[in-house]
Amino acid sequence: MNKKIIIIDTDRRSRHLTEKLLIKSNFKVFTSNNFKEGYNIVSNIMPDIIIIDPLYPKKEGLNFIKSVRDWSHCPIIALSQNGTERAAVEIIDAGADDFIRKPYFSDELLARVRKCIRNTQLIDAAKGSIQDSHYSYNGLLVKFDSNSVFLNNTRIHLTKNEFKIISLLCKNAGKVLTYDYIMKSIWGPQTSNNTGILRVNIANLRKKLEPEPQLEKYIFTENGVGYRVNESQ
Amino acid sequence: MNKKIIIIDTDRRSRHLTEKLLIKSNFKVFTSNNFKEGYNIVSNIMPDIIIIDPLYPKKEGLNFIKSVRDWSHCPIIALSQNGTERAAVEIIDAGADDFIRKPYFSDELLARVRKCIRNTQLIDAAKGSIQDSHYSYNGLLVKFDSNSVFLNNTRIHLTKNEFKIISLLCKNAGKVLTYDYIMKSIWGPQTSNNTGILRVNIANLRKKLEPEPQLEKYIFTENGVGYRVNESQ
DNA sequence: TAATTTCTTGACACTTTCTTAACAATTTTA
DNA sequence: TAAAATTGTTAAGAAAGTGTCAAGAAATTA
Repeated sequence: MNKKIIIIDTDRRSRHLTEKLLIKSNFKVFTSNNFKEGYNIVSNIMPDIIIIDPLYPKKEGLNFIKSVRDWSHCPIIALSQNGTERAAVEIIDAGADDFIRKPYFSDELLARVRKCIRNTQLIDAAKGSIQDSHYSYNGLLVKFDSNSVFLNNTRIHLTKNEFKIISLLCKNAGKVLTYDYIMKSIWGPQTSNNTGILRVNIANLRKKLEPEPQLEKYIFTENGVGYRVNESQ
Repeated sequence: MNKKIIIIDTDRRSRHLTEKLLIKSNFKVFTSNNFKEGYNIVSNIMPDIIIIDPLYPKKEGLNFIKSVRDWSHCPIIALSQNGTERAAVEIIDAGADDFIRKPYFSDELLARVRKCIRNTQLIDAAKGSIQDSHYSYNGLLVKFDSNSVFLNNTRIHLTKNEFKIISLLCKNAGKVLTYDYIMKSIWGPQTSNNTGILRVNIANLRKKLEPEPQLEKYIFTENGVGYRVNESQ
């Protein structure tokens, strides 16, 4: 599975240059020319790396980095023409993993990207989460990579958020995930603490996955705490 | 506790410059002017960060990095005057976490050091999170982080407060926790001193965990004092 | 642009949990 | 041993939490 990278850069030429380089290196590349859209894409696709020019306008770029850092450890590489010491310090302290001055060397950028991937793998290994590619329990099969869910070998259509929620639960099978944790993971860190929308999503998931009441249960409610699925078989 | 940094650089002036900077920033600094000695120091003191100029002689510096990487994830920051793309790629691919060109900006170096420390902490946290700490005694298993309780491998459903109480007892296994202490821990410091509600909760817990009277006891009453569980096995 | 799907919100019914009080059982004290 | 204090048990109403539905907003697709 190719790694997903998103490039967020207001400068069209620079964006395209980086995009070409990464496509040639077999990454699945997404791009955006503004922070707001970029943030939305990030929270949707959960990229493996973020490459961003946080310069124009700088303040917003720094805020972007901080916002992402609130809820994700996804590596962030900052590119910028403003090579001042001050800029570098601000960007790195905001939470970026690396800061590279423009114009950059192609191969060096790629090496630094590789380094970030190494790092992520290190963290995953430390977690012990030899990230399974799928979850399976009594007829329910969730394939994380291909965004697909099967019930007794029949494909079930889930909406984007439904899939995110079931994936999150399945990736933490056996653990009770708190409402707050789920909410923040799906809707970002500054979501309201009204769990109504989560309840609706769980209800819809259950309708799709547990059509016959009392037949098979996949999603369990731990009252006052959160939701849970059984460990994968 | 101050972080330990080792600086390995054959160039005396450069070494001293970096040393001064880091001492001023409250690191515990070690230095060496050659890779062999540096390697010995590293394996002895287990520094938190390694700063190295792998340039002279280049090949050896790369080997140093690779050797350390064989057995340690200690962050390595490479400094060098040879700012070529080729050098950068070789150094980073050898296993360095960062590559900074000389002459460097002091504050930027410090920011990158901070970033490395953040990273280490992240990995440590990940390592810790997998060790879902738990209490286990004669068939009773309490997993603190995943909000789960098992009795002879069967999941037992507890309410939020029941789980809080049993967790508190298990985290202090062997010790008698006073009624007052438990009350304040669960219901906050300004709760009434009527222990009725605690007694009800303990009774409910016992019903769930000790269904057969006289069969197995988990929660012990120390009359006049409080409750206790046996030490974890 | 219209049609369709998905998202989000609020209202409300239903379920679970919390809390209190009364009383029974046990332990401690005198 | 009897009285007093402490602890355990039960039941019921109150409070809080959860599931469900429907309608409009927003996003996506045709």
